[in-house]
Amino acid sequence: MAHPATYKALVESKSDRPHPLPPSKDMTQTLARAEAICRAHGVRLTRIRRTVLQALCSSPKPLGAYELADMLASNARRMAPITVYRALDFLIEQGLAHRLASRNAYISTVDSDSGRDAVAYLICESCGSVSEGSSAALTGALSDILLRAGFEPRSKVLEVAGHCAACQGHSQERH
Amino acid sequence: MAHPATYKALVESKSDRPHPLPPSKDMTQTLARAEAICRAHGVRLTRIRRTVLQALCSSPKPLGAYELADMLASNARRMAPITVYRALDFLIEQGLAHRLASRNAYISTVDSDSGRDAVAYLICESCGSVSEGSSAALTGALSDILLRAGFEPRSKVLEVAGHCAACQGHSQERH
DNA sequence: AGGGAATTCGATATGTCATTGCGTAACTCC
DNA sequence: GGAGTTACGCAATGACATATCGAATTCCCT
Repeated sequence: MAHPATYKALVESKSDRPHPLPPSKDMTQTLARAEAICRAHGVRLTRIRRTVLQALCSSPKPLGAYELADMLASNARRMAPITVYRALDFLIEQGLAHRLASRNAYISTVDSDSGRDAVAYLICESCGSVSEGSSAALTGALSDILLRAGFEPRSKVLEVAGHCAACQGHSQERH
Repeated sequence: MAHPATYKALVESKSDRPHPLPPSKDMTQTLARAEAICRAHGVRLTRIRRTVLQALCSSPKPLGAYELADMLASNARRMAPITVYRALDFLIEQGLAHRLASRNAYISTVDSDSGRDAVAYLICESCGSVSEGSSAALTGALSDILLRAGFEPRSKVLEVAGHCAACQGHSQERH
């Protein structure tokens, strides 16, 4: 009984062959939130989708689709790329994940706030970590530019690559 | 003698097999500027690089690397991808071209000003055109975020996809 | 001019990311 | 419990990018 009853319901489904990546402490909370969001949207957080989301949440750095497929593979059984992409598309549509266009990689956004502000993703090239930054000023400046150009935005990509505070000074970390 | 003598010197080199895409009016100016920039940087704008840049300048929309290879192909003779990518890398390093990460496509930036401001690229999903937008406010807001995060930026990706002023109302253009 | 170093380019292969098409299984709703 | 919708499996292919290695070109210096 490591987890409350609700957890079991969340993580296991009828046709479950067990998957790797046993969730950590607050993973439970995160998944619960994701589940709630999906329920609110009237869509289903299936086993595959949940597993992919869990992998994204567990990773300290963005993951590629094939990387996800590898991570979630269990004994000679690996997801087809299309399966991963479908799960990712779903998660992105529900606002649970985000695609980093400059990296072809994906991160969880379950735990990010961001409201309706434009969000800039800060990608550290040393440690691989990604943090988010936003401000009313940024949102305002951007929408001002769009307004002046008469441009109707659909999706925004704001990504900055560089070195995070913790990695300052390191010329370049090998990975 | 459709062009001044300087033009010949720019566009033709010793070992020139002629390439397609005869330059338009102000293309001459643009190429001259690119040439000047390269000279100032102490690097060479070779035939291949010039041809690729010319193609980018001539196109009203961003071009992919393979698209460029196709465009510049002459009778059953096509650039290898690596050749195009090398030219693109060069142009980008010299600030003559820009990669749109969200599109895997490339545009010329010879004719753009931008100074040292952060530049947002506005990509129209109807007509494919790309315009640039920048402001002191945007630059300030962004660097403010970076400063607060203690993040040392190396490259910035600011891209907005949507519909440009001319294409408002069109639900979706087929292409 | 001539020779050596550096840069640029050609050719082939391969790696990485993403999608298409089509058929089957599962779930939902009445 | 049957029809319609949604999700998944499978194989192939398309789209984008890089590795490697050797040949050709250009630069620079004497």
